[in-house]
Amino acid sequence: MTGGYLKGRIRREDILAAAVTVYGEVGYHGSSLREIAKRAGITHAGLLYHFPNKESLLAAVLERRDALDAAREQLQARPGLEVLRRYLALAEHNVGNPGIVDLYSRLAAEAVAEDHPAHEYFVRHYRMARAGVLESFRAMADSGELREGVDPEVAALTFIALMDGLQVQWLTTPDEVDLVGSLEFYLRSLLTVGL
Amino acid sequence: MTGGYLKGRIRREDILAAAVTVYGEVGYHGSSLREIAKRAGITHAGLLYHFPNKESLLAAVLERRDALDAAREQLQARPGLEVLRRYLALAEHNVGNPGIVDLYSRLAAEAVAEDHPAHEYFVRHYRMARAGVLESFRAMADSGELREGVDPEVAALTFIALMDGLQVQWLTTPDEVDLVGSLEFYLRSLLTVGL
DNA sequence: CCTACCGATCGGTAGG
DNA sequence: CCTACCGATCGGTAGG
Repeated sequence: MTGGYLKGRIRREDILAAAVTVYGEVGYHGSSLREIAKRAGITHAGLLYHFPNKESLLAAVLERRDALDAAREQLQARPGLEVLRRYLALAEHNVGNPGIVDLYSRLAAEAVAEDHPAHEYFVRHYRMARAGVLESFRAMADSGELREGVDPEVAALTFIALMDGLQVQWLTTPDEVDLVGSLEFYLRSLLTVGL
Repeated sequence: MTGGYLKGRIRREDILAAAVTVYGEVGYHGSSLREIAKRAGITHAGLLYHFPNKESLLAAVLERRDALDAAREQLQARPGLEVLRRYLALAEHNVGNPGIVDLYSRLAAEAVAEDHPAHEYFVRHYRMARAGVLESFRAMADSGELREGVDPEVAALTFIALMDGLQVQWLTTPDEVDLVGSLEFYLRSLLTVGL
């Protein structure tokens, strides 16, 4: 028999995809292994064969999300305008994938609790996001692309916060929120150059 | 026997306060009537004597929050700078009451789902918040207090979104986020007048 | 407001 | 990867 490993990897992918959907719908705490397993076409005991417990499945989902984001948008570009452009591209991609936004918003709110299994992940996630954007704003300040009086530190924090806040409002009332346009508006108000 | 009604009202208050705490900690779906009841000093069946089911308790919590906010901050002031100042005061108040911020952030993320019992509440809540701030930005645009090129519509949406996004990040890493200062920074970037 | 109970569902394990 | 099971917990009701 060949392909045993391949089959295992495919099955794991099915489970992860189902978990992403369910987490987005009902959050991590609201999810059940039985529901996720059913959507992946196995029993919940079968799921536990691939992931030893509920938390390990969440960890795998978060790891995969980071890997996919990094590969697609390359948010680690050279600091500067290009990094901000890639965040806009990420927002644009998200508009076509509300499920991903759902997942992220729900988990971020849950993970505020210090004993939530994803808490440390989001602490790191926010720190890295702020640091990356901060570097870019600093570089742009040095080259005169940042409006006078704009503190790069605060600009970085508010940019990330605005993205998150817009996403929740967009999910709640999709027809009344222009996700990408609002971010562009904000960036233009900070910069001396166009996007 | 006198005071029976008073006692009932006090007991209801105890239950509502306990519910606010628990919703903030674990969200609505993650909460249990037994846990809320225990903190209020009764059994879960006793709780159901005051609130017929789980959803009615949530509805009462949301009603009370609106009533308290309206009474304290009077966010319905005459459109203009004063309204924005009261939002800053609300943010300041929230910094001293993380439990309230917890409750709001958790429920807002959960209620993105259309079948969540608080969904309609948040649709209304966002619409009203945006409309109130929009009116103020429009009034300020008429009197030259809004920077040129700033669309009042987008400014209103982004201001509310920024508040929400900052709250989640502040709850996650309290020492690394200046909630009030960041909002002031943003408002200053939109206005021609000081706060 | 409580005791006592209901059916349903949960995460996880045993054993194959 | 499944069947079968465990103890725990859930929202809600009956009956007082």
